[in-house]
Amino acid sequence: MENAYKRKKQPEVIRRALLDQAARITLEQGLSKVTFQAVADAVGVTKGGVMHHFSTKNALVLEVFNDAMAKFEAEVNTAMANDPIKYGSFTRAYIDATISLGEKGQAEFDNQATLYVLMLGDSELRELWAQWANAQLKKHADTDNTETLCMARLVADGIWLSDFSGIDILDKHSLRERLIKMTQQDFDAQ
Amino acid sequence: MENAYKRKKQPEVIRRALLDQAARITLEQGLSKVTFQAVADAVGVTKGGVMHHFSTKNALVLEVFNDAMAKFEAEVNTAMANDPIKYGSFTRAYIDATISLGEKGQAEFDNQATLYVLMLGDSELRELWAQWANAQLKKHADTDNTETLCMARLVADGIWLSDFSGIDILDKHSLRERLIKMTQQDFDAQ
DNA sequence: TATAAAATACCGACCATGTGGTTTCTTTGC
DNA sequence: GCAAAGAAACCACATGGTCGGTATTTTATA
Repeated sequence: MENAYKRKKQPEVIRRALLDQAARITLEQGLSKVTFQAVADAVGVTKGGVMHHFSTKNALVLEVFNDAMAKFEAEVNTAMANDPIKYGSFTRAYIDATISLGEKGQAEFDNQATLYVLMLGDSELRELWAQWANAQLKKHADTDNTETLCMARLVADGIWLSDFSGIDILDKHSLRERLIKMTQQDFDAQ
Repeated sequence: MENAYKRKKQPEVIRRALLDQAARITLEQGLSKVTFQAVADAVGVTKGGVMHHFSTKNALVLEVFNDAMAKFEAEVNTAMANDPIKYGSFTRAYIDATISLGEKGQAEFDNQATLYVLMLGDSELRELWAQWANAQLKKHADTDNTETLCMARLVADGIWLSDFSGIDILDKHSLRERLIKMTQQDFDAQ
């Protein structure tokens, strides 16, 4: 890192790296360890460099959170777009975006974990999350408003919680299938 | 508070107050705001006084966590003792200890929230929680090991999460009743 | 039971460190 | 040449932690 000044400047790349590393530190060491210095070190830049991109710590954390929220939203929207059935499509997308099966890689899980850890530790972010979530619920009220669908989403949240804290769950795949079945149109009827 | 020295000494009372206030600050302002000074001020004691009871910040937080975990455990055990049916008794107790209906007052909710917020923000506490939870699951494996019961507990966790973050839930009471029904012996059969 | 001694509860001043933030400067890229 | 990217040297301050002191409570002893 001797020629720090001479390194080719690529602000967008640095910015991404800062967000990613800040998210990683949040997950691995908790929000209190997310300092300008720590993030700077992780990316290979100085504190001043970080502050050029995010002028305050709150701004940095907020961006990390918004980033995670945007990723989650994108994943849900993609899944919904690929779902031929309308009824319960939001819930199905939510389930698959929330719980992590082994194959999918850690990326989405980490993203979800970042989202939840941040919001649970900060009332302001919690507020943002509630707003977004409630807006989504309203938006998909016509297709995803039954109690059974609500329950399915709650189970997904519960699975994430257990998973993240390291509690053993019987069979996640079987559970997921059961959830998906719950989102099928005539579940309540029978 | 002029004659602070002369005040009657009641270490147990002070200790309790310290734990309570630390828990409150954790919930209201986040773990980072739980400083010796803040806790001291909240209780009406000096920093040195706090450090007499809890020599390090980690020790303080750990005690807050253990305290919350003990309360949770006690609540679960009480509920189980009063349940005439064995099958699913742990799950029913878990459900009622986890989700807060309006009537019950904020106490249990706050306790649960303290537990979860602390553990989600600190990997060490998370480890402790996982150990306790897994031990409980093993302990009640004979009565509470079906997938349906597991799911019921997951819903309870999900409800807490939604509740805490301020997401609207359809009808918590109806949901709770449905959960309890899920814990009845022959649910899976039908 | 009286009292000396040891232990406890708590105070208050102090210190080292890390943090968020400011400022100034150099380098790069257009 | 000029604005943006980033370095580097600062600063004020809060925080966790140390230390020596003082009042109170408990224990030991006579």
